[in-house]
Amino acid sequence: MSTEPSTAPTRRTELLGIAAGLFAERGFKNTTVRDIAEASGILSGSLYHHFDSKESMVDEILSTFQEELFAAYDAVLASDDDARTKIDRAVRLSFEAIDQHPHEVAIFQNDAGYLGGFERFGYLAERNAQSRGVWVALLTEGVESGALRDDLDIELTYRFIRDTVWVAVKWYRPGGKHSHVEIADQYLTILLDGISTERP
Amino acid sequence: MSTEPSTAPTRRTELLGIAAGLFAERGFKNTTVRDIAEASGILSGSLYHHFDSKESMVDEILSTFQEELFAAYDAVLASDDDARTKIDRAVRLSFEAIDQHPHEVAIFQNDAGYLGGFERFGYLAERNAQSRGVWVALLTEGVESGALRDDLDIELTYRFIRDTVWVAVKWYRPGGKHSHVEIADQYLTILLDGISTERP
DNA sequence: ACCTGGACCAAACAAGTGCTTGGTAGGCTA
DNA sequence: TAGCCTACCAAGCACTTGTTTGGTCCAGGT
Repeated sequence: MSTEPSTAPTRRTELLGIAAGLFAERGFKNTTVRDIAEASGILSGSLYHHFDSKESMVDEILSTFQEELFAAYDAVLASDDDARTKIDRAVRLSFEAIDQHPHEVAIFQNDAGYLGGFERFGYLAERNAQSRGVWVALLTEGVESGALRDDLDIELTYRFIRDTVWVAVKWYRPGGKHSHVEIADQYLTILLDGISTERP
Repeated sequence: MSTEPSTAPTRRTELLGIAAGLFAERGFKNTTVRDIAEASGILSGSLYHHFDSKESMVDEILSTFQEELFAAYDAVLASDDDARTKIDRAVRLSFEAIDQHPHEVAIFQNDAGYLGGFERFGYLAERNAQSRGVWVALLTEGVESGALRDDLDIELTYRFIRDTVWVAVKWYRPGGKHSHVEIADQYLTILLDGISTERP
């Protein structure tokens, strides 16, 4: 007995945080291990005392975050709220994730394509499919329950929602003009009821 | 007199097209001059017979495209259509640009942040501001004319539209399941009237 | 006093990067 | 035939990249 190994803010996690910030800002490929080391006040070689490789750093950053995120999605999906409420919750959940984990979201958004090319990051594609599954289920439930229009193309609608929500990480700044709750409010208003004053 | 220098499909333009495809697929930084050369069937050094640098290639690709695109936006803005029609046209225009210049849009979408750091690409930020100006003008006109709800946050609405429209380049494939016209139809329906069956 | 383990340094390596140089083959024109 | 121009090759340079190696410093336990 001695150190509880779980929540200790170790040097390792500290370095991971610094790396996440740089990866998010400049992109994975465009961030060098020397950049990370300099931002941490050490030399590049010293990073390899903590991590196997640059890849393993992003790996740990992304997989940890995704685990948390998808647990939250699953909770929404499994709840007994009505369809409209579930969609509401899922949207708010996403903007909240951007608020609380902007670096992780940005990395996934910007570098998933590149990283997905490596075997090691195969889970990124799986998570993408999982996300699609959640949204398609929610939207289908919405249409079948009569809450959503039946002339919607579910696949396209899913893509529109996903794009709008996650790309917000590129301009949203925690502590900025709009809170993530206000942003979610506005988007849900537009998504559900449109920007027009009258329906055709 | 001899060759008309304008529309001739020179080797130079051919190489630019190949480079654009690679930049769009892998990102600017992640595409090497040797990649471009190999895809063109020549050696990397030979590229420098046609271009000053790798940077000047993207420069030419992006600036040419943007000139064309913003001329089209200006035409919409200057027309005497009503606000709703202008927004309709601007959205369709954007999806059409994705259809006809997917590489250029993808490069701008993925690498504008990185490239914007160089003086040479200062016009990218200017173009961004210009785009914002167009959309804010259209939305403001829409609200003032009574065509759009007056509880909209213009700035947020602009961002939502911009994000949804341009990020579509990541999944849209010319000749795929949905034409760019169908996609524009669906998005305009959702944007203007929402996905819900009933207004609150 | 000894030693163990964590955190780091100093220096280098091989591979890859954008780009330069000097040259060549072949078509076109004068 | 001579000259020129376009398009390219072959080889290399200077630099950056991720990573490795062997060593140092030092706090904490025994």
